[in-house]
Amino acid sequence: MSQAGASYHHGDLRAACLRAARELLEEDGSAALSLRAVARRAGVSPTAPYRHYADRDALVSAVAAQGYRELAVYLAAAHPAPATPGDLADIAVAYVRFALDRPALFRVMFAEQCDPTSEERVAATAAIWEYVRGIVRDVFPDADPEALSTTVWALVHGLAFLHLDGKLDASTPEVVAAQVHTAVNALFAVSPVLREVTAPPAG
Amino acid sequence: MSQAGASYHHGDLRAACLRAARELLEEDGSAALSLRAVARRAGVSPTAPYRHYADRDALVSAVAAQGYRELAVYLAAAHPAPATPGDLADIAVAYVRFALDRPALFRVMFAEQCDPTSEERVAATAAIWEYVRGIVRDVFPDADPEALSTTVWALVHGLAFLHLDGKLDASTPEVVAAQVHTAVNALFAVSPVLREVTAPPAG
DNA sequence: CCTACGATGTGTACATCGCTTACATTAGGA
DNA sequence: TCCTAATGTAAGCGATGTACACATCGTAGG
Repeated sequence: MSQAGASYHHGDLRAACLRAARELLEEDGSAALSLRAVARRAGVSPTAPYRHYADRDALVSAVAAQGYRELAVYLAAAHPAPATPGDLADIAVAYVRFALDRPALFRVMFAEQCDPTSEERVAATAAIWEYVRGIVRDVFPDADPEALSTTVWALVHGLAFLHLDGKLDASTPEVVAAQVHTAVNALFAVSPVLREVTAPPAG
Repeated sequence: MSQAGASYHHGDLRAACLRAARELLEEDGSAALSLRAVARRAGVSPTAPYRHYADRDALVSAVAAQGYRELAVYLAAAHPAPATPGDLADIAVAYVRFALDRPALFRVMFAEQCDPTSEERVAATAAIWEYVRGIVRDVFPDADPEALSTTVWALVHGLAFLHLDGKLDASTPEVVAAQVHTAVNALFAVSPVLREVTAPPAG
């Protein structure tokens, strides 16, 4: 593409760095995202990216922000207008699938220790938060949206991470989907049991 | 301590490395855990730790395993014999508090990408898993222990991570505790609402 | 036309890192 | 007492993040 011209200047190195970073993450997710590797991939000198990103953190934050946006459309694609708990469960499955399909990207988004005040990041995560809250409000109009949104997001996020870390069985997508469904359904099913529990003295 | 002797051999460098690593994590959690820094802290040459840890991963895994064990006693201390959902919520709060008190250690335990087949790690996480399942079985004798354990652990784990990443308000311990309580209670409170939901066609 | 300038990429350099290989020191059993 | 294995040291390789000076290029003003 930009190889034919092969001019001194790249044209759009900023975007090229992002693309290169994503490619590297997908090719070898276990390797740390290195600024030099990104530069190599973009066919540019090791320090060129510094013209567009203040430091490695800035690049990582940009990648993460892009990941958030992709996650949003991914979830929206899973169900355009969720209205029932079952729809919500489908979206939960999509969330976990997203994490397992792009483990490296997901780790960059949530596990990487980086500037939490990055404007792009804050905006992107706020968007996800709003999205979740909107769904919860639609599905459970009578519940406290704040509390339930937090609960749902945390549950799904925790499932994603435990799967990612191999703490749960993630052998096949079907197994994972079933597990997520079960967990989310369990969230909606324990309450009746509660009535039976009369705090039996343990010990 | 071992400075007075100052002999060529350290005595117990293995343990000293672990201790040094923990100190470094607590002093500057944002910095990556470096093997050389650990060696410096232990007052030893940069390559000495390699006699006791095959590579950086092994050190990290050892630190993580120690963290798992500490988490277990921390949770047990929060409530020795949990029997009610309220007790379980207290333990959930303790879990999140543990994460926020030792953010760097918690990240090493769960966010760091390292050998998931480390024997020590596997054993330690299995122990936590058993612990959670035991509590769930005691508190909800009639529920499916597998599913509900997964749900509870994922919920609490997700809460911890979202707090750690600044995605939720973690300004004061009280706020966090209240939020965790609310979320966990929400887990037990949505079911009645469910009966009202009859899948209204969203449009 | 051409020239100076700002934006962008290059080259060099330095400190740090993980890790390997070869060597030094010491403790403890034969 | 001496030998051996365990343990720590020294030196070095390749890679990384980042700072600095320099090269190149599109472009606006003369």
